[in-house]
Amino acid sequence: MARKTGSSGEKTARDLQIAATKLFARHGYAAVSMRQIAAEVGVQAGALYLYTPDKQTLLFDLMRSHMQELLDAWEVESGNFSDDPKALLEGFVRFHIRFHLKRVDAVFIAYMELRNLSDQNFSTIANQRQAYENCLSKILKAGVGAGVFDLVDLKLATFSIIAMLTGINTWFRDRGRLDSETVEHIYLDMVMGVVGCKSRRRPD
Amino acid sequence: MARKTGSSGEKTARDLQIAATKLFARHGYAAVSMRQIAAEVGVQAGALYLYTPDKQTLLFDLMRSHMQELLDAWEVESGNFSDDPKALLEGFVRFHIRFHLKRVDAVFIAYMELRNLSDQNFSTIANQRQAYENCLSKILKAGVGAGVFDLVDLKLATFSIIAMLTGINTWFRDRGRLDSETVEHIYLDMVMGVVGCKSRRRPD
DNA sequence: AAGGTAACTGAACAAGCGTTCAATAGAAAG
DNA sequence: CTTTCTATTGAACGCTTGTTCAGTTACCTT
Repeated sequence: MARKTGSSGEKTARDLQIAATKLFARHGYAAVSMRQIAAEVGVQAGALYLYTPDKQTLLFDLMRSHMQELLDAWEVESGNFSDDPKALLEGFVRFHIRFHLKRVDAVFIAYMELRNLSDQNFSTIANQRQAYENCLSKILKAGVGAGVFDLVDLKLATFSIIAMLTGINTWFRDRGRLDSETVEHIYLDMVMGVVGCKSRRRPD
Repeated sequence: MARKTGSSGEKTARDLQIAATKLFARHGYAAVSMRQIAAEVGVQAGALYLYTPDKQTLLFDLMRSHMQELLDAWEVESGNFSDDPKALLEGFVRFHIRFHLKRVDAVFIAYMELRNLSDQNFSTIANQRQAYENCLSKILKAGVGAGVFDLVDLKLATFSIIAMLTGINTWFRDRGRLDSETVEHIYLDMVMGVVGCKSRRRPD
């Protein structure tokens, strides 16, 4: 049969992305077959090629749109803060944790499947990642300039902070020992330590 | 032909580990075939089964022996330090960086291929990883007890430090901007920040 | 009701997969 | 030189892979 009765017309394209994200995250790009993805969508394998030219492009589109959403979301969020570096850094840390905990699967893929991208696709994603790192670097640089942060090396601090924040995704579980608000609070404190922020512990 | 002329008798077993480590790290476990590994060793695919019962066990043995070497190496190294928490933490940080930069491929596999392990194999590796995390947690706990570290949450600090240190492996290159001694120095400073060490900046 | 169109199936393709094993080659032992 | 033994080959096994496509189904438009 074709086109499930009535309902929405643009469902399957999005369904494919959702199914692929789930399966790639769970088992890895190379370990998942187009037939498995098709089964998850509820369709035969051939039908997938109406929505993606091939498996590689499917992975690439997943990663690229995830990174783009991340960049766009920070673009919006960063407007909410004054240009006080400390407030900006707090905003970034909280944003990063919240955004990444909301999309565990896509984040996982974006970090683990880089080696399965073709050279050209890889460099696109690498550029997006660098753009995101630059968002943080800019904040840190401003803080150092204002004398409120104390950093030996800007680049390494950027890497460190992003690595420790993204690491949350590997252990955090909903309804675990800590809720995400508490996690934000604790990590904010540690990040302030990394950047050698003078007034580290907040007044409350 | 069989048994290449003279030379060493126990070569191929180790060669297999080396070849598999290299290829798994480069392309991922699922994306590498036994025939590719065999070609890297310089042998036909069937011959590999003289040295491993199957592909899954090959991966597992790689990961388990890597983790065991890590644990053993710290067991030895940690003897070199007094029980001053600050000295111990410095020792741990320097050890971690040095050890991990010497085995980029094995480290990469140990972090990326967990999902390709059978349930039982996974729990073995997970235990080893936890044992390593405990080494750091013990140091931090002692430091908090001695009043020299200031931490909101012990477990999260452990995760943070390990994540930021292991992150070095993703960007460090020999003959890059910084040599590994400098990297150790900078990360030590940032780690001292994370643990809220009172006398953060060292005298030199 | 008829015709058009977009969505989807199901079979097929060549290639590659992990793994097994009878046959063989080459060194060691007698 | 012959036998023994071990390491290795190379072909074969059944199965799965990504991808294509002629054919079919179900809806929309007229």
